[in-house]
Amino acid sequence: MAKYLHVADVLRARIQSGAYGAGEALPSEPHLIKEFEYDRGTVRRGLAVLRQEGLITSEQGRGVHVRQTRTLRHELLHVLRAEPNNDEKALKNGLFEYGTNTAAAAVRVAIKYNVLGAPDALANVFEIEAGTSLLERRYTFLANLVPHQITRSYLLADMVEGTPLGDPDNERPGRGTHAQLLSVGVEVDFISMDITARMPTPTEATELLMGDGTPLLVDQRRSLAQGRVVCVADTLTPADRIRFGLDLDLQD
Amino acid sequence: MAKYLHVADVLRARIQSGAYGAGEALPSEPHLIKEFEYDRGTVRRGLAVLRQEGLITSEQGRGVHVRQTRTLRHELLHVLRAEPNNDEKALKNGLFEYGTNTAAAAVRVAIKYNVLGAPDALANVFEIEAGTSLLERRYTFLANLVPHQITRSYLLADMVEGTPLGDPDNERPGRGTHAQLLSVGVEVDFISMDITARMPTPTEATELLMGDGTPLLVDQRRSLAQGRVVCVADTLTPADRIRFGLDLDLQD
DNA sequence: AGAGATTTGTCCGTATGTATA
DNA sequence: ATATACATACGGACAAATCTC
Repeated sequence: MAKYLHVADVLRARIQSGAYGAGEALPSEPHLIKEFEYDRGTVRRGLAVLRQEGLITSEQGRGVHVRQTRTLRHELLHVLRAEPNNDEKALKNGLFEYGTNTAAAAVRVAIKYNVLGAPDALANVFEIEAGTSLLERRYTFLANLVPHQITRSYLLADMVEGTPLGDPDNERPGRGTHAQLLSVGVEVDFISMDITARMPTPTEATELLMGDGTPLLVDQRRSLAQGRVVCVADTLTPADRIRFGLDLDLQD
Repeated sequence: MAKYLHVADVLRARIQSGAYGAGEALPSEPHLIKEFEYDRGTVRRGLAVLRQEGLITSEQGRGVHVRQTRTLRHELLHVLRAEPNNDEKALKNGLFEYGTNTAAAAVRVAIKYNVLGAPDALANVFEIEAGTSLLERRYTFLANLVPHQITRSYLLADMVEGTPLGDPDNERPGRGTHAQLLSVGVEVDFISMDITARMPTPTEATELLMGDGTPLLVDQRRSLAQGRVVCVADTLTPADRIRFGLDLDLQD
C-alpha cells in the first residue's frame, strides 16, 4: 500500500476513535514526519486525502484541525405548510431579516432580480423556445451572517409581467412563491423534486464559504399548474451545514 | 493566484465549454507541461483539483478523461406506493433477482442478516438501552452487476423473533419492510427521513466502486408505529449514479 | 507472445513564500 | 521581531499499468 495512504489511514482511525477530538489540532507536519519517518510531501499527501474526505481543515500558520459539523434540519416541504412569516423586516436593496432576537443570530435573505433569455437547459424544462424571457430571482439565505443556501428561481416573464410578482419592490419572501403565484391566478397543483449531490464549483465554494471535502446538496424543483411548468427553482446547500428533512404522516 | 489553480481553471473551462467532450481524453501530462511550462508536480496538482471536483478520472497507463455521469431517478417514497414485486426470483445465499430480460441488465439484491447489540447511536434513536439486541439486515442493490446502493436496516430483535420476519430464509425483498412489519402486526404510521450528503469513507468508496470527487447521498429513515421507532434504515447511494426524486400531487 | 513506448502513480529532497501565534 | 506552521514550486528518480507494433 502507498505510504501516503498509510498516513491517511492511521490519522483517520485516530479521528474516528476520538483520539483527536472534534476541533482539536492534529500534530504538526514536522511531528508527523518524525512519527512516520516519511518525506514531507508524502505526509502532506496523506493529509490531503483527509481534507478531501471532509475530516480535517488546514490553515496556514494555524495548523491542522479535526472538522466538526452540525447540520440544521431543513424541512423539504416547508413551502407547502408555510404559514406566512409576518416577522419579516425589510431592510434595503432586497435584504430581509427574520427572527430579530440578536443581530448576529438573525436570518437574512438577500434577493436579486434579473431578466434573461432562457438557455437551452431551462427552455427544455419549461417547454418553451430558447431565448424566451425568464425572470430570475436569486435568494441568498444567511444565518449568523454565514451563507447557508442559494436559490435560483425562474418564472415565465410574460406570466408575471405587470403583476406585483414581477416587481422587486413588492418582494415578500416570507410569503413563499406558491402564495405569490396564487395571487396572480396561478394555482400550483404538482411539484416534482430532484435531489442530488455534487462537489461545488470554485465559485460556489467561495460564495457559500465551503471548506474542502464538502459536497453540495442540490434541490431542483419544478412547480406545475395544469400540466404546465410555471416555476423552476434550484437550491444549493452546503451539506456540512444543512440536512434535508421529510416527515410523513401515513394516517391521512 | 497559484499556478496549479491556473491549470485547473483553464482545463475546467475547456471541459465546461465542451472543448474536451464527455469521455474524451485530456492532453497527456507531458503535453500539459509543454503548454503551461510548469513543473510536472504543479500540473498534476491542477489535475488533482479537477479529480476532486468529480470532473475527470485518471488511470495509470490510460490517461486522463472527462467524466460523464448519468443518474437514475430513485423515487424517495417508492416504499409507500410499492405494489409487491412478484417478478422476484430467489437465487441463493440471500441473492435475489428482478427484471429478467438479460443477465447483465438484471437488478439484483444481496442480503445479509446479523444480530448485534445496539451501539449508542442506534440505542438513542430506538430509545432503548445500549446493547439491546437488534436485527441488522444489509441490502446491496446491483444494477448491471454494479453496486448502486447499500441499505442497512435495523429492527428490534424481540419484535421479530419467532416471526417469519426474523428468518433470512423467508426474506422477500420485493414485499418491502412495511408490508413485512404489517404481517407481524406492526402498522407503521409515521416516517421521518433525513437526507444528507458527505464524502465516502475509503471502505464505502471501494464497496460501491466510486470514483474520486463523488459524494454519497445518504437517506436516514425512521419508521414509527404509535410514537415508537420500529425500524431504522440508512441508505447510501453514489451521487453520480442515482438522484432522489419526489413527486407531489397537491390536489389531494 | 513479446518488446518497447507512453502514461500516470509514488516518493524523495530542497527551496522559498506567507499567514499565524 | 521571531519562531512555527502550512502552501507552493521545482527537479529528479523509479514503479506500474496500458497500449502499440
